Amino acid sequence: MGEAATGLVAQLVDELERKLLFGDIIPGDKLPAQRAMAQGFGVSRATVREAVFTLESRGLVETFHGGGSVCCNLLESGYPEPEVKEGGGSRELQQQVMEMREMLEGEAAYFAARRATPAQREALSLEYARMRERGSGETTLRKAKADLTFHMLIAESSHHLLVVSLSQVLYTRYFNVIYAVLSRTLRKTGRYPPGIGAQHEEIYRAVLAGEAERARRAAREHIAYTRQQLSA
Amino acid sequence: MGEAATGLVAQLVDELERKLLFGDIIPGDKLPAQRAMAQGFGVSRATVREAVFTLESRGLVETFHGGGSVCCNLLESGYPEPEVKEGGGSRELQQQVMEMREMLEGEAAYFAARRATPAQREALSLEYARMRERGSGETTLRKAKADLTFHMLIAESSHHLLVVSLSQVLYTRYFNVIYAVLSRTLRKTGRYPPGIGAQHEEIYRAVLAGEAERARRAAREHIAYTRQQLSA
DNA sequence: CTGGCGAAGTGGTCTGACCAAGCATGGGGG
DNA sequence: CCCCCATGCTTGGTCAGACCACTTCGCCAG
Repeated sequence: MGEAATGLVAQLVDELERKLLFGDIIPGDKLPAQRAMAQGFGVSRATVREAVFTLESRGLVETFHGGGSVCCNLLESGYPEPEVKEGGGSRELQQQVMEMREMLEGEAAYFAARRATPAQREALSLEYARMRERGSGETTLRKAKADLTFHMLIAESSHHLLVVSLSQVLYTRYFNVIYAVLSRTLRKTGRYPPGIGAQHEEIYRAVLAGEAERARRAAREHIAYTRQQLSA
Repeated sequence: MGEAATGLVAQLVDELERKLLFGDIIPGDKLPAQRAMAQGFGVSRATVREAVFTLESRGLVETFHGGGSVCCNLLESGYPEPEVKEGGGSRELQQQVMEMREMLEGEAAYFAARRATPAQREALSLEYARMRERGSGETTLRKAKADLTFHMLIAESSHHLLVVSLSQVLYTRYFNVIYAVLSRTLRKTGRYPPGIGAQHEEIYRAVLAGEAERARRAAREHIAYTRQQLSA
């Protein structure tokens, strides 16, 4: 391992991560006690704690007060109940991400309505039809992904490098935040919010009709609606 | 913050995250020293360290040994490197940057009108007065910088981490483009466009008056006007 | 067998100290 | 006059030991 990890914590993290990934410690197993690890590795407990915390923030382990740290099952996360605490960020961040989406998707729709190529219009139609077809019977995760695919298609149709760039950054880097918002809404209302379908249709129609202002308004309203569910 | 965070670290994290997202600390700013925070919050430095580390693992801050912790720009990486030479890029890029500004500064003004602190309102007044005072007799470069300073002040007053992040990226990375637009306008009309002053005043007044919708409209119109000069 | 209780073990936090790396300042050399 | 670097202050990194809060588990009384 040619690693030249700088810092004791980083070295410890590498060491433990290897053990975890290599299966010396399998999901459900408990990690050694912090005091034991400190002595074993010849470092202070504070260092061990930071290392364990790093692993926790990466989702590799879970720590219980008085109960030790346990290796996680990596596939269990992302299940229907993602337990928003780590995955979704603070309420405030969720709010800000949605505000950003509101402005961004409004502009994306605006430009898409004016500049989408025939091929892009067709792709959008296809995606919209597919989205509409399956409707329910999908996991929240798949719904969120389908939703972002739809909006990303519109962003791409804007033929606006900066809009596309920002969309990519937002949709990938903050996917878990967006997902958490949708997930939270679903858990509260019990089902897919009734307005969403109609809103998607309105955006879709406006873009295809080439009515830019209407598309912008529709897109903004769509996000505003979702955002509103959040604060309610 | 109606949070019922369990654990001192979690409380501290919430507190700091709030400050970051709300813009009390904007990208590029340094966080207080760990010792200072420990004293300020009445906790030990170990607790502060864990909290800072949490923020770091969420990508909100970056920590440097001996150099403090700084608030990150959430959108910096992942954005295209423009490689804009002195010329100011293609007409198309100029157009797109200005379109981005139109959307961004509209939202920035909107939020600034609602959330600017008294200190920020005063700073904005000062900057506006200074801007107005010198008027002519400045180089184009200084004018462009003053213009961006004015708009950056508004962005900072939005207390919106994502808006600030995007503004920073746009204003620094695409400064040459923005400069080229202004430069081109000046060369064509021979002087500072007549509408600009009044537009700045309108934005300024709307923000200070706390009229969010009006501020958004004014900011959008301002950029739209400049953009129009471009294509004419 | 059951229920409660307490000891032992674990993570959470505090304190204070020292080490290491950045940074500002000022003096010396060019 | 300017540039460079030595040095001291500031900042984060690590350490050691202590105490508190929570969980676990086994012992003992009922």
